[in-house]
Amino acid sequence: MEVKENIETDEQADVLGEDDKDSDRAKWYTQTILQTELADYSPVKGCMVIRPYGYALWDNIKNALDKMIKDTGHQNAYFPMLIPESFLTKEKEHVEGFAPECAVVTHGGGKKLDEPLIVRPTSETIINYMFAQWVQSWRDLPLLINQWANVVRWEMRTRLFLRTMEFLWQEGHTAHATSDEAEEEAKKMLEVYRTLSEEWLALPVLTGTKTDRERFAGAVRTYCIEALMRDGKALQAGTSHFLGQNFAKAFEIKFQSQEGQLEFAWQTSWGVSTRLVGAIVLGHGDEKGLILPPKIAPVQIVIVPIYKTDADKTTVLERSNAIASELKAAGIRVHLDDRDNHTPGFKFNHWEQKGVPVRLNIGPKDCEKNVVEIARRDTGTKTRDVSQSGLSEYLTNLLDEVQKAIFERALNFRKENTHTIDTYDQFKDVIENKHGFVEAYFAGSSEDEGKIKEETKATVRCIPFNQDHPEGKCFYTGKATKIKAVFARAY
RNA sequence: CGGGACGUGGCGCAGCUUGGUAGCGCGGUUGCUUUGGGAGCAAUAGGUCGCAGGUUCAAAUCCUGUCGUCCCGACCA
Repeated sequence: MEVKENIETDEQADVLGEDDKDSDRAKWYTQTILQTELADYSPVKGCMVIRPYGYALWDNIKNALDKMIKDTGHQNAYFPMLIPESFLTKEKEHVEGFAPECAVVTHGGGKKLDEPLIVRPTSETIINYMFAQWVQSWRDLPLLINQWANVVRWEMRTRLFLRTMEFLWQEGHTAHATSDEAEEEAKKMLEVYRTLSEEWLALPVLTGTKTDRERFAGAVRTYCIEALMRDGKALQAGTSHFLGQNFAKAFEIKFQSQEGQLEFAWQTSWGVSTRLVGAIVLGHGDEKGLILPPKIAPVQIVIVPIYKTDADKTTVLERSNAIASELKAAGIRVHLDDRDNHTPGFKFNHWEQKGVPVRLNIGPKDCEKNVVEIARRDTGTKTRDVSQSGLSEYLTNLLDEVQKAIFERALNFRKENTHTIDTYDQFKDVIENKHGFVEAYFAGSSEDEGKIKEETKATVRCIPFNQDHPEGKCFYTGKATKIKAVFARAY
């Protein structure tokens, strides 16, 4: 990896700089991911290889979320990747939404299959087919299932992590006795996603409802979390769907209620994917590379030893190892970079690009004084002469502080880049020149949304919850409404 | 799938216009000197120029096709 040269190539001092072109930002994104070894291109078009550093990041996200999913009463299970083609066609909207992007297996064992199998683009159909067999009585409900899986969607245009043909995700699927309970479930899981995003990924998100145009194919309502990236574009970071009885009717998930009636179950589904890794890259990164939130960073602390003589080397490495062990014992993910083929300066830059939240420099002078130097990735500040005693407590606190600081930074960024407008002219001006979120009274139809998208490339990201506005005038139609929507150009 | 750019040692690129048998920087290896912000010197290894056809005495270079990547558009987690 030739870091120096590439950093100099990517001279975007500010990722959101007014002079930056979209293509420069796109390049920054791709280059950063390749250089920091989060991922690599695969021999198959549109697919990617998630490298160990990227997978470690995903693993940490996954573990945090998995615990939350289990804590809210769900169980993990696994359903097959191959689904009979006929299953997909059972729900009308669903098939219309997904059929065009399905990979289809037509041959197996050297023979043409009687019925083609589709590679799951999502698992509603096969899971609900099974649910129908498992649900008989109200006592079988709620049925709360999650699966960690890969899915395939034949995308036209792909981008590392943000949109690949195959991606990893979790998909929750639940069945309930009542509409209210399913609604509550869908909203509860959206809250889980919000917690994951804000508390773990340090990315503030808007929560709200999708418009019909953006709704999941087959859902009654789609809720979402929407994040703002540092280039001013929005990213849908997760969705939670209230499916009503659409799939229950298609797959005959019926149960006998306490009153003895045969009723269709009410359902939800919800998912987040490896796209979250892309969200972290674009949501926190700067001109130096990644900035990873401590809670999910594969390496939280990197130790860079500094020495000249062999004697110094021995002393410094001994201290470094001792500190590394102490930090590890305190539950900190620490890495000692004891490579002797690189200078300290190289290592500083290397780990900064990789987004390690905190670096610890230790040299002969520090060893004499029993101190270390500590450098923060997010602010770039260095603190000298931090005592080696009580270091694990100091660093645990510092990591918490960094976690909060980068969340605050992202939150401030979002505030600064959320604009309120009243007219379509203002709308166009903000979308074109300022980027970010646009908040406005909106009472338009799906067709109006389509026209706005055509003219400005901006879409309704969500109708935020907590609408509490006096009546205003829709910026597009002029109609009176109390609803404000949030628009942006999105990934 | 349309428009544009690109594909040459591991990485970044030059060479192509005007065909003549491949070069630079970084990285790798070895040795010595270095090491508190991307080290220096020396030696050394590494490429049938994306792939397939064609033109030619001769193709990285010209022609056709194809595959892939990136950017821009239509579709989407």
